[in-house]
Amino acid sequence: MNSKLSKRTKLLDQGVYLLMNQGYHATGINEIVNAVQVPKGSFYSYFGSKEEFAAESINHYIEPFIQLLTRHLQHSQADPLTALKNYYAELIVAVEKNGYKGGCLLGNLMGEIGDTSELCNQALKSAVERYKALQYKALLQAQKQGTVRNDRSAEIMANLLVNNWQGALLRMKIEQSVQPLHEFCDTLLNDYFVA
Amino acid sequence: MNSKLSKRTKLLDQGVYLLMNQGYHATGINEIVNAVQVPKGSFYSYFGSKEEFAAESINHYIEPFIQLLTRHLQHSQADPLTALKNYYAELIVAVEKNGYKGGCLLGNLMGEIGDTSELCNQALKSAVERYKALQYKALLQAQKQGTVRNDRSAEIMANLLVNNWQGALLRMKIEQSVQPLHEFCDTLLNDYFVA
DNA sequence: ACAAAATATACGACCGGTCGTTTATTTTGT
DNA sequence: ACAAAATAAACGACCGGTCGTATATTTTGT
Repeated sequence: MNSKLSKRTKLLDQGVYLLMNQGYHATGINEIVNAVQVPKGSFYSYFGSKEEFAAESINHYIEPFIQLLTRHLQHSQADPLTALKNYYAELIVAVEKNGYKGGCLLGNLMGEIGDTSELCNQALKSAVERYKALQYKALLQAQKQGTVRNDRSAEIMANLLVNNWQGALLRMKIEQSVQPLHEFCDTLLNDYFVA
Repeated sequence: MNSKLSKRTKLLDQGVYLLMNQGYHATGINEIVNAVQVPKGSFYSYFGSKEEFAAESINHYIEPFIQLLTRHLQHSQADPLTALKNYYAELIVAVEKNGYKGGCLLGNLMGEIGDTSELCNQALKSAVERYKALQYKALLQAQKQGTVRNDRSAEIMANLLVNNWQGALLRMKIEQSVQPLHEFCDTLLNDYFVA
């Protein structure tokens, strides 16, 4: 039966949702297991601790984003820069539907426990690195195509993308507006990066 | 006697320190009052609640930064752009001494409780706005002097500064390195902004 | 001026509740 | 019947916040 594995996945899904919207310390195991109708005792058969669970949630969270971005980059007939624009446009629409809630699990947990939980620190570093590497490759490819400027390294621009997006999400969160996210696109993807 | 007021200030000092390094939900009232040798009961004569205390801590936190930046902008004989560079260079040195710990209280609390605590949301918005306005004015002035490019609005560049700095601090936190902060200076202040 | 009464402040034990985790029991599969 | 997995109950610790009391200060009466 897949109910065991699916319960594990449900826990992670709910964990991602709650951890993103409430943070690590404000989210209790009870809240998670109650939401997905799993006995509290079972939680500790799936995960060794709350900290391990959070680290796994981080990986569980980033996967869909990596796949979505990969899809945009591969299955699109557009150049990589346009693919990046489309990807971020899709993200903004999604976040807008969500009522500007939560932001990014990676950013939130980086700020809250990024330097206090070794396990989560590792998971965060790995997730950010994978996510960044994907955008780095896209920028590098776009540079070769001539759609992105060549006089700045793709590495630096990838960092700009990642860091600015995180900052823009924080601004969105307190201002309850997607305006910072649109400005992010206009300033970087539609201006600074263009060849 | 100023012992009453100084105790209040000590509580806020300690609050800033603990809230920045551990976050809101991981920091208890007991931890704060024990650290500054103030009875727990007294805490609630100074502050109405933990939430109010955090909101006051936010204002208490940002003030020195605003004053330091103002000093750099006013008492410096350098142009505003150079003043900004000097200011951020000083910040980086300070953060390096601290062992990359904590990051920025504003950024951390924006991520953790920026959309769940109304009181803190207000305090965060106000603090960020004041801080941003200062840099906006500096950029505007630098534009008039011709040291900063005129074909991009100072508003957008100020947002870039604020947002990118927050993102860079998150990266610093998980990578335990000031490299993202230096890259921030090189990319924006020493490149994108220059006329 | 001074003792007594009234008021304000300081304080820590304590509240109900929740935390993350462990353990003992029940249920399940064979 | 029995080992293994699932689960409910219980654990001590700690949470934010309160409240009765002890101490200090001020006001009053003479």
